[in-house]
Amino acid sequence: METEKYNHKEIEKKWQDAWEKEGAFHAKNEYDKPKFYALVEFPYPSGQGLHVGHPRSYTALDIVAREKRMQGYNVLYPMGWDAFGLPTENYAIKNKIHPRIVTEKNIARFKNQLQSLGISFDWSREIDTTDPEYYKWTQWIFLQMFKKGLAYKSEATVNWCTSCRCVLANEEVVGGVCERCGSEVVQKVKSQWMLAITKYAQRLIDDLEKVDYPERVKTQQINWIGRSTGAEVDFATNVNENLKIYTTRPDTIYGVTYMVISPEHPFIEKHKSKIKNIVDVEKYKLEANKKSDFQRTEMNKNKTGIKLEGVHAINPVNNEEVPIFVSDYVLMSYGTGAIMAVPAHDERDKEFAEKYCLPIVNVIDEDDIMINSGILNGLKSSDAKEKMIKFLESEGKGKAKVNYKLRDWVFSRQRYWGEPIPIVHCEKCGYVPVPESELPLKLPEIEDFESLEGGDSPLENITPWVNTKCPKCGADAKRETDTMPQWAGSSWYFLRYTDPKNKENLASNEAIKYWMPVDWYNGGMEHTTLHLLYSRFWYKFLYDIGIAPDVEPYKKRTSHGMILGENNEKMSKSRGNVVNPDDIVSEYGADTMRIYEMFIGDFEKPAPWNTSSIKGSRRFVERYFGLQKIVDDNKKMSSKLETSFHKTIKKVSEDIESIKFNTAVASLMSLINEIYEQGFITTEYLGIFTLLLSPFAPHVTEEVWKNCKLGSGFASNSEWPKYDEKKCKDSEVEIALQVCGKFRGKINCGTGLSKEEIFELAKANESFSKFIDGKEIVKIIYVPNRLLNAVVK
RNA sequence: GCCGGUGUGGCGGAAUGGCAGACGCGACGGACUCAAAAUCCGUUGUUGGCAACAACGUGUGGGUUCAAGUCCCACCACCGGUACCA
Repeated sequence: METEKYNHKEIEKKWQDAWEKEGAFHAKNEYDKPKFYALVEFPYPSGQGLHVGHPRSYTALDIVAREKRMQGYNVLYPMGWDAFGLPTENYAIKNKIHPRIVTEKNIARFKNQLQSLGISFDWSREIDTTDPEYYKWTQWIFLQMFKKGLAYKSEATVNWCTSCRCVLANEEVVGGVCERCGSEVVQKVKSQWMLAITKYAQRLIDDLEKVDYPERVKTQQINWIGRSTGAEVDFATNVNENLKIYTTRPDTIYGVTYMVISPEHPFIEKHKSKIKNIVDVEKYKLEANKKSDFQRTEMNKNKTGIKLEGVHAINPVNNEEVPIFVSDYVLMSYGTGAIMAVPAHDERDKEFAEKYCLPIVNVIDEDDIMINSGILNGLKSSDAKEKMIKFLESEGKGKAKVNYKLRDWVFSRQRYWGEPIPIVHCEKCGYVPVPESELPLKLPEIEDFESLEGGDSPLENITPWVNTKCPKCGADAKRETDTMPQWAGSSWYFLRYTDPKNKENLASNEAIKYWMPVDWYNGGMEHTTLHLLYSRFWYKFLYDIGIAPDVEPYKKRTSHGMILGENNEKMSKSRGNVVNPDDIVSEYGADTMRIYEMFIGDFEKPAPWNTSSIKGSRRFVERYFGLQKIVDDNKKMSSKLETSFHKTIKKVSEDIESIKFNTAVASLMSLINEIYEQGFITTEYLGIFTLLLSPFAPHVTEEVWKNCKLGSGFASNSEWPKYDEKKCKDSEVEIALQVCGKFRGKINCGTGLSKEEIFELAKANESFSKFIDGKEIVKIIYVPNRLLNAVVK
């Protein structure tokens, strides 16, 4: 009987309680020890409870944290709650319960579920973004940004979710619909708080060189920031105002045959008396405004526009007259809202020119050489770009310019369940920060959480809270009623873990200096342009004001793949393929669940769930538990098995470091197979196996550790096994024999034999020799300890 | 369209240019059992053959190499990101 049933419910609970009682996983404030800060994205405690996807990430970094702890590091592996947010608020509105109550309930459930998995979180450092003692510091950081001019209020066209009745950041609009609820997003002009993330655009690109992120994450961020280089050029007009355009291709300026301005461009309003067809133009403007972003993209192939009659521009390099069009294919929000159109070398301009029968002038030939281009003729287009910028600069008609697609971050939400923005609006003094001594500015207790009909925050109706005095001049004033977006609290939470109870500061200098940066941060790809970008931005700001010790918060970032349903589709209620982790833990145990999720496939790639495969992981755990029955210290372990042990220690250690948890588990499975082949194990080696398995299956290993008296204290806090490089080498090797690259048999022999010696042995092997007999040997290739290949004619 | 990624048995997946399919699931055969489950032993890429063995085989088509899943060129399919960003 090789497997051994064990009562996972009893064993797992027992050790979870024991660890918690002893504070086995508490990070120590001993700042002279080597530290390791492992971090996973803290969850939003939704009403659905934990998803099987959560433990994939948490277990992976738990393994890392546990291994580092066993290697002697002072490890910080914390957990908390990103608890502000819409679903809770919507649930609260629907069921007339305060969102705080809902949040508390959800947190309790999540915490329970996480604890049942045996993750070695330091629960003494638990944080909650909705706790006033926490959001005090979110508000404080906002005020520092306000003081540095990075938080500002602005009348802006914003994305408006028709269902959430709330503005969205660009990053929250996915394919023209709301990221959260999937409803239509329209454009609306509203006065909003903004954060000037664009001021950090270049640094957010440049500093990616300093961090160890997956390449795909770096590229995705770089693409999102969207840097482009070109020039701004002034085109004179017949109405006495220059039209400033942005182009990445100043080399093609001789090919300009018309210009386009966006429907929102102020030029129209300013010169409407000169525009002969102003009635039609305004009609076009109106139609363009009505379109949502979604509609604009849908119709993106079919360009529309209208010519401004009576006005024209002058090409600054050849003084030709250029007609001006209005079209919604030019966006007011990028560049200058106006372009020079070069239909010969731009797809969109070409499409428009063809539709409106505008001339197309070629200025670059097939060999990439400039033609019809005055001073640029004969140059390569890349050189022409440089030359034209210099020329325009010397003439005072333009200058080099860098642009970014990244927009400033819309930071206002018209909802209740978020951090109140700590600003007072005074008629006389304008926007005045709430004094830091009055933080946290708490959410008032209210009963109706629904946003107002016009889209204003429900806080608007709480007159006693809204009406206040100006902190500066004492006059009657009103509080800001917008709250912060969900991304606020998560933009700095990793700092709070370093010193979560601090009342004077967001965390002490010593704690921040010791623990930061996060050594290993794992999270989802979906946060690449949201949380990951936002938090890098905040950290850079905190560096600028002397709080963060360096410019990047996360040294190493990895991304887990999603766990899909059995049908290979994303798990969702509507698809009916959701697996509840509670059921798995209850039936198979946390250790099995953990091993299964690590073994399921490449950690970074998506993997479909398969309930019948879990049995294999459970069998493995039982086979491990059964080792207790075959302990025999009167026998000696074979040297082959000893070698396998050393190899496995090496492999598991390296695989954890390189995120290959699946092959780490596979190598432990192979090792246990070898142990059963031998038929017994010594106490010493059972100890080694137990320690190697401990990060993956912490409960059952703790139980065996104690049952077999493998060592003192917890296995979880014992020393990680070391391997001997010399003992990783087999004494006998198997060498593959090939003739002309085709496999023709194999031989076993000792290591370190020469090519000639191996060849002699090979010739004695019939299945090999029959392919070389009577043939001329051209070449012998020998790869030491692996393969011998005879090339014959 | 552009930018990433991925294509390997019935399935999840392994393979520093060096024996393709480790490890696991499933399936099949056997042992144990009155029987079943569990467990243990064996087989399991395809084709041909009683067999030893042979041929074929990592999305497709070429190429480099003694040797290609792995490197190069061209293409196809799927997934993710992004999209009138001038």
